[in-house]
Amino acid sequence: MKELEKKYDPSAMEGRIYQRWMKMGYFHADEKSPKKAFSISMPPPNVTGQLHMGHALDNTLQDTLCRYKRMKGFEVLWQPGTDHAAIATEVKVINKLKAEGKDKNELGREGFLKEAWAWKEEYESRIINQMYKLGVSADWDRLRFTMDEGCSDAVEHVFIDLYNKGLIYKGSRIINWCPVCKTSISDAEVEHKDQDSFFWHIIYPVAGEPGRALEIATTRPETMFGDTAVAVNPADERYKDLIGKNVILPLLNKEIPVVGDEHADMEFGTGCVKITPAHDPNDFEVGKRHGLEEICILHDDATIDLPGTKYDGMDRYEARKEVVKDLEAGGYLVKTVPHTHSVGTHDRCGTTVEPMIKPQWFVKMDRFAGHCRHALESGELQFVPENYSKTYMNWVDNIRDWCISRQLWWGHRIPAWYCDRCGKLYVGHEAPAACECGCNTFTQDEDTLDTWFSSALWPFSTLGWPEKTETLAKFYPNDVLVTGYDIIFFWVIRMVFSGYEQMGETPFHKVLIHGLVRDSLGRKMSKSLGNGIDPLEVVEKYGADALRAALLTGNAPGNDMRFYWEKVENERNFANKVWNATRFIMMNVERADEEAKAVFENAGGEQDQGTIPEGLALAKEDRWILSLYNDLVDNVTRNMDTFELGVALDNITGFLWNEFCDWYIEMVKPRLYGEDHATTDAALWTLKTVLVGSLKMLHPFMPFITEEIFDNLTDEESIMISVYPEYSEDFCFPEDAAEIESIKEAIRAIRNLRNEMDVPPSRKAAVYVVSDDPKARAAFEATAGVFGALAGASGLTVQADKEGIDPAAVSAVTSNAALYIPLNDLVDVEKEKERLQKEVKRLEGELKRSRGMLSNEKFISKAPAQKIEEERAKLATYEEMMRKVQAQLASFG
RNA sequence: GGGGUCUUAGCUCAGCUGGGAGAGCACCUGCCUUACAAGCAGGGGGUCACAGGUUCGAGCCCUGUAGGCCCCACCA
Repeated sequence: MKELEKKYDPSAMEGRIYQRWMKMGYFHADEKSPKKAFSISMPPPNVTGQLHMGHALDNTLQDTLCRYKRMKGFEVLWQPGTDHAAIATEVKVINKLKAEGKDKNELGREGFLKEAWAWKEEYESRIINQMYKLGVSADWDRLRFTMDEGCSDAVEHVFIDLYNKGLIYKGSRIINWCPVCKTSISDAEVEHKDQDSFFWHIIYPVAGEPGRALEIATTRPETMFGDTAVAVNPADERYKDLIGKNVILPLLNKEIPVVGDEHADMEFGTGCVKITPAHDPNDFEVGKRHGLEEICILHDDATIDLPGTKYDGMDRYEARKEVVKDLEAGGYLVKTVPHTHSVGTHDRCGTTVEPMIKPQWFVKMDRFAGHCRHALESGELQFVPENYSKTYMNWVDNIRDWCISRQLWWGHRIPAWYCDRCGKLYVGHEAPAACECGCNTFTQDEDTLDTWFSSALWPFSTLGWPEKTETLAKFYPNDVLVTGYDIIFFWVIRMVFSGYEQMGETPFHKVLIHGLVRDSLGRKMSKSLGNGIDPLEVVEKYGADALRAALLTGNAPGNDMRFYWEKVENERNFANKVWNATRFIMMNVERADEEAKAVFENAGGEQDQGTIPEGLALAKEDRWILSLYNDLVDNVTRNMDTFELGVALDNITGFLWNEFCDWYIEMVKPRLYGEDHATTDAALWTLKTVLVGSLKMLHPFMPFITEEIFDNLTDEESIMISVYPEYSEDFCFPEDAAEIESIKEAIRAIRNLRNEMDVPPSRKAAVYVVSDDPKARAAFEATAGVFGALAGASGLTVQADKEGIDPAAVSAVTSNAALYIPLNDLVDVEKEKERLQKEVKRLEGELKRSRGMLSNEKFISKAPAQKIEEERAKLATYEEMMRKVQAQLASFG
């Protein structure tokens, strides 16, 4: 056995331990292993920056599950990787280039991609290094990147497959356009935000009917140049006669038709709507219904495209002001009404998106929505907590076709080819040898795919698909996906339908949802607020173990949590506690005799886990702590299996700190320090057995400190590959457990009494225990030795009645005994009476409650017999306690 | 407009299938007791948002009310 450093210093050990795990290959998953598989795909972090607290939480959850499953005997694959994050990365690289005085377009596609790859290399290694620091036990040998060869191959494969099935199509439809990023984006990437603006009421004169005009209300006057109709509701008596006639578009003096369409809401505004098919999704639909012309009046950067007019080249907002001014000057503006409405913004850059008609690639969603529905309904996919399946279904039910093409360079280029002569489209890994028209040169589609197109394939593209690899067979589908609720739509749904479409089954069975890590004020951590906390800063100050535990403790699945330094500090203190408890044990082994040392040596060993060595004479408190430990194994295992990691950790912490350290170690001290070494071996054996088992359960949460201690305490190779504890019948001692709980109750009563009577800790006092229950007396006698250190007793006298005890002694009553402490010089009779009165009052309350229940006929007739029995037993105890307190009170006169 | 979720001790949160309200921090009192002051012992503090209902019994189940948060949605 080695020696533990005096001081717990996480920074001194964590790096060293992680290196050893790596060297030993413990993280590696073997696809040939006969063991049952357990697999998780890591949500690939974007290569745009560094890890934040959300990543720390996400990875801690996964790491904890993986470590647990490994110890439980599974062949665990935790598949790591990173994501190319198309738009986010492209924007960052562009900005970096700008700072260096370079320009994306000057560099050209190839030159730009070179820069982007360099960026990726730098940030990926940075991110992975951060994960090392957190203790992430992913299989780094299998590290993947969404744009590496294999993943790219999978992407092309799926694109071509879906195209051939008719599930991908190219079309000119109205899409969301970001004028800053200059690319289309999907509906999911549009974030709606309320904005204060105005309703401009504008007059469109009716052609050929002087004096008559339609008043329309719009929030976007500048788009009127693209108006190709005005719509009224066909049932609207006010305007129905105008349907089919023309109105004059102000400023342009152009005639456009009045159409009847349900889209016009009679109740809303004036009931007349200007129709701009090229710049509004609703109008686009109206236009389709009525065969209207689509006039695009915006450039890609959202400046006005109206050659020959003064508006040409103006920014959209500048143009808006100008248009309003001109309408007013021309007498067309009726009024301007303040109005709040929601506008779509690009979630990456915040720019107000512009609906535009562009030729883009789309994925049809009807069939895939069916896959998603089936996954849930069949039970093949389950959310934890379950209520997130509603969020999921909410998305599935409202899903629309997915725009997957992006006008970016950083990403998977669409495998589509156009004949240079006739323009015919071919989809395939490569351009065909020759076109039908005889031409043999082709140009590849310039666009790349939405980032989420590749992430959607992550659970199988990382396992070698489309090849039928052993890895794929062993580890697909994944068992669990761990992710935040904020990307259920972006990612989870898309993985689900991709899994069913390509693999024929769900990509994972359980989705463990976690919330956001907020700051101490409950705000989202963000760069703009500057309130983010770097996980590595926490690791440096308090250690990865403390950070991990702080992120998991007291948090239920799916709930947001707040980050507090105090929480981390508390976990570090806990680690320190465990550290010192170990030091205590090791110090006492040193001074033990050879025989005890030998017993200790073998305690908690792999072979003997859950058994007690023959001939070992366990004391009552040993059996008590073994019982509690055994229950702990049961509880923790159940909570781990149901993903209640926070509860499991609380169970372990509570046990180690409040029972093992605060009670058991204190109880056992006399046996270790004392002259009588007869029971030292049993004490040492129990200490080690319980500690080692608890450390194993703690290891998934706090991997470093548990490994360090385990390494010093045992001869085994590593706690990471040790066997997880199991509930053992041999450790069941319910009677001893109950007896020690009574002893604890008595000790607490004495401590409380001494405190209330202001007895200084330095003053020891004799304690008399009176009980008419022989078994209780036996228990007190058996544990008499612990009352000195734990209750400041100078001696413990156990007897059946009050015979010989100073009548003026202060007293306390427990559920199975009365305790007396003669403190003649210190006793203040009035104070003592007051104290006893208080106790009487408390017991009166209990008696009232208990008697009330038991006198309720309905309770007696309907409640389970066991509950009734329990209640009767309680009543009896309280009655007995009351008698004793009353008697004591009476003795004071 | 639709959907979700929350309201428990001064603060942040647990509370599993309904059976006597918990933790951490903070606060008060006393302790440097030879594992640990990053500690030990003791203590105060809650009509579980409100109103009904189901039940022998409700923090937990049902309905409604008030307030908070989140997501979705094409209100021109």
